Amino acid sequence: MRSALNPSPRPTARDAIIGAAIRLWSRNPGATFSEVALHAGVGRATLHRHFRTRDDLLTVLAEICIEETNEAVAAAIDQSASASRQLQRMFEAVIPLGDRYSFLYRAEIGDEHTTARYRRQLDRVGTLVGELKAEGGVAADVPTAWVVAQIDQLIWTAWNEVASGRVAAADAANLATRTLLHGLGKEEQP
Amino acid sequence: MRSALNPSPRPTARDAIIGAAIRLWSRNPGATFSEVALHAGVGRATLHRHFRTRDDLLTVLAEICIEETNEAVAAAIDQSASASRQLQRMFEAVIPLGDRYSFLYRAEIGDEHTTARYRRQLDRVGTLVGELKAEGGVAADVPTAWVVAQIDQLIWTAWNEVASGRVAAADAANLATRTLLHGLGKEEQP
DNA sequence: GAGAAATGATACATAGATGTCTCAGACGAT
DNA sequence: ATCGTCTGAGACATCTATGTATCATTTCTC
Repeated sequence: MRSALNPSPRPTARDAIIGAAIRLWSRNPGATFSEVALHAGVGRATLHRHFRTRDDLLTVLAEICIEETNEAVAAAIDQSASASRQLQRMFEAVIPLGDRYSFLYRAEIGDEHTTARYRRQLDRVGTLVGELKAEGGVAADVPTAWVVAQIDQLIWTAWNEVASGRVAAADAANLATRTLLHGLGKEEQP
Repeated sequence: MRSALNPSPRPTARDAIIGAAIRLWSRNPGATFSEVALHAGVGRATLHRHFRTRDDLLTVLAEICIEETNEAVAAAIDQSASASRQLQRMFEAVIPLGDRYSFLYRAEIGDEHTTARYRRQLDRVGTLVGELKAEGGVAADVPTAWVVAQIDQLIWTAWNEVASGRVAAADAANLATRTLLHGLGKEEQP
């Protein structure tokens, strides 16, 4: 029964679709709506009932990704810690999510609300970079935009290398932090 | 007249197509074949005469990109220079090309010959990384694959930031080298 | 068990891109 | 001027994904 307290009728189908879409599009971003339905074990009509268009589904996935990322970061970050420590923990929290959401990097999300949320996430990273600069972890003469772009790309690259087996998952966050703050040159690591 | 010495009959159409495709797909990677023809000032039929399928054109563009990149790097690199100097010059040579070929990062090239050439390019970067390690510019404990991935991404990110106006073109190569070798931390720059 | 809701299968309509083909005309070289 | 080549325009055939609608059946709730 559908009620105000339980607005989602049968979550299984919807969840199955979302799961299948993530798994499928991670491997093949061009996978068709029918394929998604097939892998979800659901008729194509049912898929359209839950997500009217392909863009709808994509947007929902992006929203989920943003929420999950926000939660992971919020849970990982300790406001009282140093900015560089927060950076490290952010990498630790976010890189494992690449497994599920990396395909969104390439996807084109039209929905304005969603892209705005994404921009806001980047803005928050910008704030962290500001703290890093204030703290001395990042040089003041480097454009903040550059640092933010690097962080974004490091997350993507890190996941990518982990996924292809070239870098151990456990090392990824450390490598990312090290790359950003100290570079890959030979020097004593703190 | 077509002869053995002058195998390309009327280069204008072909060149116009290539130019239009690069310009168009740089802004909109999903642009249609008809749009390419339109922007090239050429009938769609003519486009098909020069490049039978969409993939054909894409592959040719990728080949051109690889060749141009190779040439630019070859011209810029001085084998007798230090590896880190070569890295810097490679950045200087390649980042400006992003303007024209960045869309290929996202394109899916099916042609094996072309992807093999691309892999070979990355291998050459791997060799450079090896020299960097031997020279002490890059720490030996960092996976070479990670460094190569970083270099690849730095090129893309650098062009991206330049294109969006957030970073000055003149600074990009320096920033990239600095990011890779020394990180963005506050420390004396050599 | 009865009724409501959700589902699967299927058919249908459509839109868009792709690739092929033809034919008349423009252009270049000789 | 003429011949051969290249071109533009358009028609044509496909093909594929998408989105909609219908209906019998299943499944859940009460």
